Amino acid sequence: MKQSTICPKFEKAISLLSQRWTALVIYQLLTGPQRFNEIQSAIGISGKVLSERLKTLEQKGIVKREVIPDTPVIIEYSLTEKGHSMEPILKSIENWSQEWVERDDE
Amino acid sequence: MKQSTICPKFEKAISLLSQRWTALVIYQLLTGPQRFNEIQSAIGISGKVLSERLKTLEQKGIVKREVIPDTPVIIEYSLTEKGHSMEPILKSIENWSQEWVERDDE
DNA sequence: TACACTTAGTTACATAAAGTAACATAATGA
DNA sequence: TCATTATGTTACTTTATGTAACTAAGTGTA
Repeated sequence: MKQSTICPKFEKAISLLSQRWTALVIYQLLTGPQRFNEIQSAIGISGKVLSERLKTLEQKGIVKREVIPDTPVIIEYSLTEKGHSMEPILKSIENWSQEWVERDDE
Repeated sequence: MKQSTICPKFEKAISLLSQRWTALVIYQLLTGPQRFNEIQSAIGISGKVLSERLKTLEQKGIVKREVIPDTPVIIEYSLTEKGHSMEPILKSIENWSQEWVERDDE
């Protein structure tokens, strides 16, 4: 199993978005900068995985982590320009889901 | 970890697309109906997982499995209307990847 | 006829990813 | 002092995925 005829950039994008939680984290950050716990309780992800995802997304230039020295320190996550540029992807999924997903699709 | 303020239809769409290989299988079928082995070698997925994904997608009404009695029998997979309706999602990922993914994004 | 090959999978086993819960650390507030 | 909050991390369990071998039915070849 190795042959792939598919564009490597597309494959990278797909493998990023096929990672559980990644799309939801980005979707959540589209609503504005927020803190670790806010993201966690908004989407119901475990701290462990959220921490992993944020690191990956930061490292890929999609998310920015900012330390605000506001005693106690606030750590704020937000989307970079690259992150914001994914909005159309999330919107197209949202549109599709409204049109095609049933309440009882298992 | 339970609270989610996110639309359940959207969450279902996301959880489908966040499953490894699912988006790639649909993308591949956008190029036309094809057989098990064709999909397998086009995207480099294992037979086991492809078989699982096709069952899930069939059950969700996204993929159609057709037995063509052409001695030996041909089993052809294609997208339903619901499946085709996901094209804009895949295209938006494709567009984004062309604009934003670097050759060396790890 | 016997043997190898192809298609569409399935099974058994190994490895990797995710979930859960408890813990760490620093700061604050009562 | 003691409890609480924020941001994680660690250890352990469960689930998902990968790999390779195997099946069954039909076909082609010697």
